[in-house]
Amino acid sequence: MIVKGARVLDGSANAMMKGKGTEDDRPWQSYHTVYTTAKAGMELVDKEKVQRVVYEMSKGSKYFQNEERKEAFIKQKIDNLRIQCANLTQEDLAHYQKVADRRIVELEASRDLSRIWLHVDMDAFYAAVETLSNPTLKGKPMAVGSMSMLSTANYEARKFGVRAAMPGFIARKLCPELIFVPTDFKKYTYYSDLTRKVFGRYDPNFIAGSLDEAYLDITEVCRERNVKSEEIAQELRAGVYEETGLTCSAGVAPNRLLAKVCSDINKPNGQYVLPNDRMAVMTFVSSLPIRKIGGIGKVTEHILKGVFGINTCEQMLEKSSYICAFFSQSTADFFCSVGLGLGQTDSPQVRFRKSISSERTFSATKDEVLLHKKLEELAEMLSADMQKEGLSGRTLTLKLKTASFEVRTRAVTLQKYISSSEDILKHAKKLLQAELPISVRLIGLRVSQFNGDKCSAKSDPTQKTITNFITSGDVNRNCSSFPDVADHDFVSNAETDMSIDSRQTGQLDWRDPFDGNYLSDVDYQSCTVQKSDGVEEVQTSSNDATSSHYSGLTEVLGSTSYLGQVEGINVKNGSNLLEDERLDSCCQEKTMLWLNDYKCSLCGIELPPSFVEERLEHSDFHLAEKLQKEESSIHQKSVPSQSKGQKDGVTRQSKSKKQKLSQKEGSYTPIDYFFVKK
DNA sequence: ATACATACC
DNA sequence: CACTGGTATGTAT
Repeated sequence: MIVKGARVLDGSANAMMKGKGTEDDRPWQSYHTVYTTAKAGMELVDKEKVQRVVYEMSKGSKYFQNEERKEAFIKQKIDNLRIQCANLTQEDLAHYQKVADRRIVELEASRDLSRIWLHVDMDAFYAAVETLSNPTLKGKPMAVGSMSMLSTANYEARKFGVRAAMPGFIARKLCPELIFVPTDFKKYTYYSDLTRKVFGRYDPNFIAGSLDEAYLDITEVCRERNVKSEEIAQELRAGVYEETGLTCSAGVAPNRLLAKVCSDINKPNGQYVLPNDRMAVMTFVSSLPIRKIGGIGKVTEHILKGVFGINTCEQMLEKSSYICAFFSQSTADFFCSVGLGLGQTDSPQVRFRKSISSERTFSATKDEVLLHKKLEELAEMLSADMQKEGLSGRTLTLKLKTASFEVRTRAVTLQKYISSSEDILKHAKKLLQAELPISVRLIGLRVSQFNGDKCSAKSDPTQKTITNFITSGDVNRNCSSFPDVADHDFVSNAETDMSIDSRQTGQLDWRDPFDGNYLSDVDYQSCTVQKSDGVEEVQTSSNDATSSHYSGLTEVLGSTSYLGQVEGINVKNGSNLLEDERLDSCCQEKTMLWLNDYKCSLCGIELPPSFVEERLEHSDFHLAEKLQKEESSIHQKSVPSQSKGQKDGVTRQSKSKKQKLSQKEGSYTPIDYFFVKK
């Protein structure tokens, strides 16, 4: 099942060389945008021509230059990873092979074929709705959106290569006859509600994604009525058409991740059923391109293909040793589960919105009066949206996109919760002020850390998950259940308020319940529960806060700490567990640093024994970190004003050190590990 | 906690 | 002329 070793690299190397040769002759081939990937209804499109037009229209623009910059980073990342790949010894590979095989067995054991999931996706939704209200559009190429951006295009337009997320002016070049229709969310929401009434007949707890898609657990309907899933899908689609006059496509599969893939197969106005059978699933994923999987986008596809030669889901398993060597456990778990065709099967708990934001693009300016005005308008829009939902939060994030398309975010977390436009503006101004002078083309404001968000332990579903996990000790179940729903609601309207609260949807994700997030939640909880003066301390006194509601935080942390050493969870968890004693002893005895020959006992990072220099540097890093901590704790409290300078100095040193490490080391988690910042 | 990046529609 | 907007989440510091 598992392919070992060096062959892999040879293959990719050849592919790379070939790609390079053609690049000079046909430069457009290297310019990849999200909308040049084929979508349903675009099979007959002359992709070469589309790419050329897109390239010609973009070439030289500020946007294009920024894309080139990003592409260059990714290329470098890939190159570095390939070098690291080549540096792995046979012993390293054997080790990671074992790790991978064990994970795959565990993931396989978690497979659940008992549920039947249906994913329903409206066909060219916005465009179809607009055609309903204006039938003269029927049969003509048409797109919803503006000259700067399209939301969707109908199938006639797609024949020309016109696609959602494509700028309108490029679309017009591809299809001069293209009719532009402005977006009208009220209309889409109205029709969306009609479709959801139909969905509710089959699963009252269906998960609404955006306006045009939903996940239904049809296990019960199939059983109660003794009908095949195929017939349910057929009937549901007919029902939607009856109620709305709109067509949709459906996918049926044992889990949500696969159901989503399936709904795309016979689009438009079609359906595909993948039976609840292990062999059927394995066959299905064996040839499935990884890009079809929700959560694997342009960048991840490039990396997996460029570094490991992975194109299909099956190859995720074939290259699992490399995957386990180079990615965090949660990421590796996700990739491996993709190879196994696993996905979420549970009926999701209720989740709440975590942030609310508002942003606007305008012609780039550095006029501070103008920028201030934009900021004021945003603060008012955001505040209005927040009042509508009764939200207030304590973290405010300012987002800026410079004239050169570089994105910056600046955030503050406040003592008190804010929601008024005055409060928002007051703090937003300060954030903006610090960035001036600057020429920007977009400003955005986001508020998060809501009042009553994570504070109330009872209503927090993740809390329950952790508790269940700890008490049951069931590792597999938790590790293998990935939220696979793409959640997006690019509407900010009142109509969907209910659905925001009731829908589930995690997003992509290669995250499992016990990587950093969950622990952060616990930590955070202990902080906020007892925050009274805004002085938040993470410490053992948090027991007081948690013991009241359940068995106690120490138990959670204790268990985690155990797992942290045994399983190596991830760097972040490991560093949470840092203790000076351990640090001391480990720095004194470097031989003790590497557990099992691979794992750093301090942070959990894995580094093969053959990476001698890297290991030394890694030890130095911990030493530097320790020194930095000591420095800042000495200076911070006694002389606050000086401590900042001191701390900055130390931070900078340590940062450059880490960057150096980043380029050479890189055994473990990060996709971005070799990402060299300028 | 903050910054940045990726992903989804 | 000219490349969105809203939300979630992963990774690193």
